[in-house]
Formats: sequence, structure tokens, C-alpha cells
Amino acid sequence: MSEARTRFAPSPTGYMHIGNLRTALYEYLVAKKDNGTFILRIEDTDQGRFVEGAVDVIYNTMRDCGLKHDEGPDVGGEYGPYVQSERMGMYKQYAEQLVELGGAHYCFCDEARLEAEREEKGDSFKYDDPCKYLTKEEIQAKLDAGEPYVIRQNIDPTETACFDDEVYGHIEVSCADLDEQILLKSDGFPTYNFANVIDDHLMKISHVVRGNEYLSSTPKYNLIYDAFGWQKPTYIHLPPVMKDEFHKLSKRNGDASFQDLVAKGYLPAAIMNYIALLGWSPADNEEIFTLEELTKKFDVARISKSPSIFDIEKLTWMNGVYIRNMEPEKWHEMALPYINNAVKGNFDTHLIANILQQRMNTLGEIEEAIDFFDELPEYSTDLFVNKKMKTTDEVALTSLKASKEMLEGLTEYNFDTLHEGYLGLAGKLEMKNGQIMYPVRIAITGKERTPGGAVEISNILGKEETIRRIELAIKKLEEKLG
RNA sequence: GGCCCGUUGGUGAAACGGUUAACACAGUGCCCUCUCAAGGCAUCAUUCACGGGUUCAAAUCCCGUACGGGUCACCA
Repeated sequence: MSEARTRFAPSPTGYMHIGNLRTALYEYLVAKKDNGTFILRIEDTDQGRFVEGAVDVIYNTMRDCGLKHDEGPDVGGEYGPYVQSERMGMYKQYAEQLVELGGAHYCFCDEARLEAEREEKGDSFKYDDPCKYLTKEEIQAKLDAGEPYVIRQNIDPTETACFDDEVYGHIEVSCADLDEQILLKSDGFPTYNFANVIDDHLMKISHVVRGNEYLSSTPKYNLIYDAFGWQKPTYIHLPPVMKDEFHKLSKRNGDASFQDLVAKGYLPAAIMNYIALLGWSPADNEEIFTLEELTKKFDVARISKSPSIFDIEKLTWMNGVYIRNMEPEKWHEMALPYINNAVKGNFDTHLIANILQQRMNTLGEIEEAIDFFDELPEYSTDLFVNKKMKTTDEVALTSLKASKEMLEGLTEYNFDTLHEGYLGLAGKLEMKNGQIMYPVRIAITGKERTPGGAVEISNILGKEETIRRIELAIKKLEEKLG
């Protein structure tokens, strides 16, 4: 048996849905698990939806996610072209061949009339095409007369169609419930379903991995494979990714796409890790893994059948795990643009990155967290009063004055001397650490909550600025206390 | 409406006839602590949509019901 070949076949719409991306991931995993081939095929035949630059979005997303395809429009391969619009000429002959083989027939019915009939009969409409019963001569005559036609699938209503899905198991339907759908349109181009079957066959796709909305049309696909005498692929249908109990995740509803998440400061690796867990679970309890580890762990048998709801909270947590696990240098590099955006002053960005790494869940949280460095925000002296820290205005004033003095006396100004200095003060004044540190931190940041404490932030701000801000706070408190 | 699929806590989920129904996120409480995080500990489903059945034994098998989703285009 040859290796697995899977394909990801997105339409270039300009963004990547999370659900689509998960499908791509699973397709990649199914192939790679087996040392197989992962193929990218662009399905761009929906002219109405054509968007400039959309194909690049697909390439970029896949590259960012580490989903490297082995064959595709940009990398080539022996089963091209990999862009559907470049394949349009090749389907007609297959449709005609299918007619020869008895799997389809010419249909000359008027589209408008059919539409009206459909309208009239409503939901229960099932078309019994009179053209099926045309004789060979009648058909030839119409063809010769240049009558417009479509090619429609033949389905014997007395048969039963079944297949075994790797996820959903045995599926069986009566052919009487299946529509004889159009395979080749009157313009000579294929319908999506037909093109799919032909492309998958020609590209030797061994495992068709796709959303479960295709579950009910799969028997029809199989009938086509059978009529051609082609080998049917293994089917792996996936449960949908939902936004809530009732709705699928979709861009139409304004739900987050991959690009949106990245823009909010989520890491591609974390996104991939998270979505791998939507509809699949590992045999052990590990939840954090690289694509490579995932490839080893992945097992189609553990894909679930029921829909799963996309939970941004868990993704956020997981993204934080990725940030915390990062090499400090790497994190600095990644956070730098955000830091530079929020802080223009001449501060040590490595130190800033350090205090952020243990606290940020997304890159998007950075700017707000460090907005006090450039300029001390307006703040109320009420902040100095904190019950848990056992601080009052008076306590704050005392410790700030002492801190100022201590700072001015420092010859070496770094984390260690600051730490020692502030703690020494607490000892000397017989105050709790918090009674010194808390007021100082408020004074130098003007914020109730900050990444990092008094020592860390004093160190980053530098001696002069720290003292200046403390003096300001002293003045404020003295004014207040009279 | 016909057909197909699904249903374990707020969320992702494990369990594949016998467990006190894992684990993770979120929540709650405590600890640690110079704030916030991070980290540590604890807590959070007498119950697996509901009703029958099979079995010594059912979340797990069978049948119904309810609810939800999908699909029935010369769209992809």
C-alpha cells in the first residue's frame, strides 16, 4: 500500500477561518503520520468571490502555521495544475466518459421550468428527469441541433449506497433519497462536486478529510467513483467547530479568523496547538505540544463526532503558556515592537520584556501594561491607602521620604542594591515590606496594578526618574495632609 | 418536510459492559507574595438529554422520544 496523500482545498476568500485551518491541520497530520504527501489545491472557480491577494493569505497562513505542503501551485508536483481554474478544460471529457459508462446522462431540460417546479413542490422536490428516458437517437438529434444541455448523474433508486467513514462509521442511505445532480453545467464547466471527485482521483488523494457537511453527499461521490471503476478514497469527516451551541464559527458572523487572532497577539503555534484539541484528544493527558509532537500523537481513531465550541479563554491561557515557555531572547524579540510602541523613552527593553514574560497571555496586552513608563499617569492619592498592605497616607508619606533618602544615597543602582535598600528600610523603620514597597510602586507608576513590583520598576525607570516621581508623590501627600 | 449526523459539568474532553465519571480551561477558597500575574493546594457532574429494554452489572449495547446541527443549487 502506498503512502497517504491528503489535500487541503480552500477557496481564496481573503482570510482563513479557524474551522478551515483545523481541517488543514488534520489533513496535514493524516498525511504526515504516514510519511505521506500533503497537497494544496486552490479552488478558485467561484468568480463572484474572487479577492485580490487572497491566495497569498493562504500561503502565508500555512507557512506561519508550519503546514508545509509538498505539492501545490507554488511548489509544483506531478499532478498539477493545482489551481482549479487552470483545470477547467479537463472535466468535460470525464463527464462524457461517464455518460458512456452509464453513470450519467445528457439533460436538455429548461432551467427556468425546473426552477418553477422546484418552487412549487417546495422541500420535497425530487426531480425525475425525463431526459433519462430519451433514446440514443433523440439525444444525438438534440446534440446535433445544438440544444444546450447539462450532464446529470444517474442514480438507480432501487439501490442502497453505503460507505464507512473513519470517524462516523458505517453510513447507509437509500439511493431513492439521492438527487441526480448536475455534474457538468451548460457552460461546459463542472459543478463543485464533480470537479472534486475528478481532481481527487487524478491527484491520487487517498484520504479525503473534510467537514461533516459533506457526509450526506459522500454516497453520491462514491457512485461516481464506482461508475468510473476508480478506487474510492478513505473518508474522514470532521465535526464542526462552533462559535456557540447553535452556530458554526464563520467569518460571515464576524468571528475571529486566524489573521484576527494573530493581530490580537496570539501565537500561531499556540493557535495550532489549541485547535488540534477541538474535536480530537490525545491518549495521554498532555495538552501542550509542537506540530512535530502532534504528528506523532495524532490518531484518527480519537477524532470526536460531536461539534466543539471554540473557547477563546482556553486559547488565551495556552498562549500564555507558550509565552512563558519561550526563550527570553526570543520573547524579547517578539515583544519588542509592542514595547517600542508603548514606550518611547530610553529604558532597557530587556528588563521590560522580562517583567512581562510571566504575566502576559497575549502580545496585545503589552501596551496597556507598560503605559506608565514614558509618563506618570494622573492618579489619586487614594491609591496609597490599602488595607491589605496596611498602608495609610501617613505610612506612605513616611516610607516615601525614607525611600527618597535611601535612593539618593545609593552609589550602585541595580536590582540587587534596590532590593536590599528597600528591604533594609522596612527593617530599620520596623515596617512591613509592603508598607515600603507598595507606596513606592504607586508613586512611580500611578497605577494600582503593574507588571513587576517596586524594585523591578525602580530599576527600569532609573535613579533620577524614580526619585523625581517619589518627590512628586511626597508633595501630593503633604498637600493632602496639610 | 425527507434523509444523514450528533447529545458526558459553563467550555474542551477521558472512559470503549464492572472506576469514588480522568485531565485541562474557566469559577470559587486558601497559601506564597512589594501590586498584578505566575506558582502551590483544595473545591467544583450521586450523574452521563429523556423514557423504555438487554444484562448479575449500562455513560458505555438495543429501541423510541426530545433537542441541536448538516444536507436536499447549472455555489464552492
